This record gives sequence, C-alpha cells and structure tokens, in this order.
Amino acid sequence: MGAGTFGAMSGFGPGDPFLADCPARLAVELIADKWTVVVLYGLSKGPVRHGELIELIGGISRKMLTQTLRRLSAHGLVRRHAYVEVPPRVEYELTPLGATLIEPIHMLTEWARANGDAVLDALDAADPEPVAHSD
Amino acid sequence: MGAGTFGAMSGFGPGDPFLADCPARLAVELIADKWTVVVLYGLSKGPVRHGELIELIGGISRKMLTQTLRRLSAHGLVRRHAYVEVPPRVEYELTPLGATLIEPIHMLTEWARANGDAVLDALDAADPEPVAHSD
DNA sequence: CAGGCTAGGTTTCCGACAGGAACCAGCAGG
DNA sequence: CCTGCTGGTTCCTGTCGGAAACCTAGCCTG
Repeated sequence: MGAGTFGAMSGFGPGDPFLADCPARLAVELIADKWTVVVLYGLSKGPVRHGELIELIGGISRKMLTQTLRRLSAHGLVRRHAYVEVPPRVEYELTPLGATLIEPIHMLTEWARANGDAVLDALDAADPEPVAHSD
Repeated sequence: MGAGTFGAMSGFGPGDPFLADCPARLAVELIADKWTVVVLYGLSKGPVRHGELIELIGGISRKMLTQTLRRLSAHGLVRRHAYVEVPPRVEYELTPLGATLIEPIHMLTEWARANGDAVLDALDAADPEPVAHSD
C-alpha cells in the first residue's frame, strides 16, 4: 500500500485506545457509562454526600449511584468516607487519580456546552416530528 | 429517564452540564455509550467502511455498529456515503461538527493511555481475590 | 416505652436494551 | 444453479437499569 495515501487504517497501532486488546479501551469503557461522567463531574467540586448527589444529578436512582460510586471506588478514582454517626453520613470525594480525569471530562462538557445546541439542531433536522403519533 | 425539575442547590449553575435540564447533559449522554467513543475514534482518521470498523474495533456486532452510526448520523456527527455498487460499499466519515468532538475524545483516550495502568492497578488492589474473608 | 424519622444501602421485580446469530438483497464467478 | 461478498435488519435471549419497598440504627417525640 502506498505511503500515506490510504490513511484510514494505517494510523492505528498497538498503543491506540481503539483496538480491543489495548488497556486504554478498558479505561474508556470504564467511563463510557450513562452516569459515570455525571457523577465524576458532581464530585469535581469537593466531597459530596450521597443524598446531595441524588438531588444534584436528578434522575439517577440510589442503586445506580451506589453502583457507580462503588465501581469508581474500586478503580481508585473515588474515595468513600463513611462517618459512623446517626443518621449515617457518607461522603465521596475524588482521589488524586480521579481528579486527573476531571480535565478531559471538563473538555467534554465544554464541548457539550458549546455544541450541544448544534447537536440538538441536527437531531431536530433529521427527525423533525418525534411527537407525531399519526398511526 | 425522567428529567424532573429538581432544584439544584449548590454551586452548579444553569449552564452546568450536570443538571438534568441542561442541554449539555443530553450531549454527554449521547457519547456516554459503550461504543460511541470508540466508533468516533475509529472515524477520526478519515472515511472508513462498515466492515473495516467491524474488524478494527473488534468486539462490536454489526447491529451495534449500525445503530451507533445511525445515532451519530442523526445527531449530525457522522455522514454516511452509500455507493450503489455490487458488492455494496458504505463509507462513514465525520462531519465538521463530529470532527470537533475528536479533540475532547482524544484527551480522554490520552488520559486512558496515561492512567489506564493505574486504574487497573487500583482495581487489582481493591479486589485481589474474592475468597479472602478476614471477617 | 413504642413508633416514626433520617440517611444510606440493598433487594426484588419488571421493562428496556445490548448482543449474537440467522436471514435478506443483488450481482459475479465457479 | 448455487455460493459468496457486503451491509443491514429481524428475532430471541441475557443482562442491565430503574422504581419502590425494606433494612439498619440511633434519636426524637408522643
């Protein structure tokens, strides 16, 4: 094959986070979750309690919040601090490793803030009537 | 997902991609998919065929690839080129809007490449063996 | 003293979705 | 004639997400 003429497949090497056997794929799939990015973003401002996250995020169930936080904790991105009080108080905070994830996530959310409108506009143009129930 | 009108109380403003009613949340949930990031990354080098993506990604089924590409196409991030040939040839490429997503995704994958090892290490430390019951 | 409250977590049930495999279309070649 | 190549769709099933109820455990209130 020519040099650089067909650049579609030539650019991917064993270090690319694209191939199935690359460890980066695992990390990408780690955060490629419905709630992971939102939860991490919610923790970016400092320690937050369980109930605070529930109300803050809006739409997540207790089960999914606990599950997501447990997974992040298991991956070393979040630290759980359970105070032995009554009523029980549990705070979650980012670990230094988790804090490094805030940067790319922030870029992602910045992109969303800048282009979310264009995405919704394209979605509206592609599917103009999602309300039409003219069956 | 019911985007209820929950009142946010902390330092998150109405423009934050964190609240349920923020359009950026929609965009974040758009890419918070198991395959979306990987597919977009696969398209970042130029037009790619359907079968090429299948082999390149490794692990994705035809259905999920088509579904993911259709969704990205509906959101204006990907453009589909179907050549009327035999055997049929279909190429997908990023739109300019989709190309702007490559930057944050690249940051994400760079983070994954840099910290994926630490994540796996923390995962290994947190769950070394499920038979260790010191309790 | 009994019952309810708070706050985090878990369990159960159910609906939706991801995923695999088989099938379809349409022409070329053995 | 029958198979194969390529992209896509449909069917079936396993798994996952979501809602609500239940649990713990101390304190407050009646």
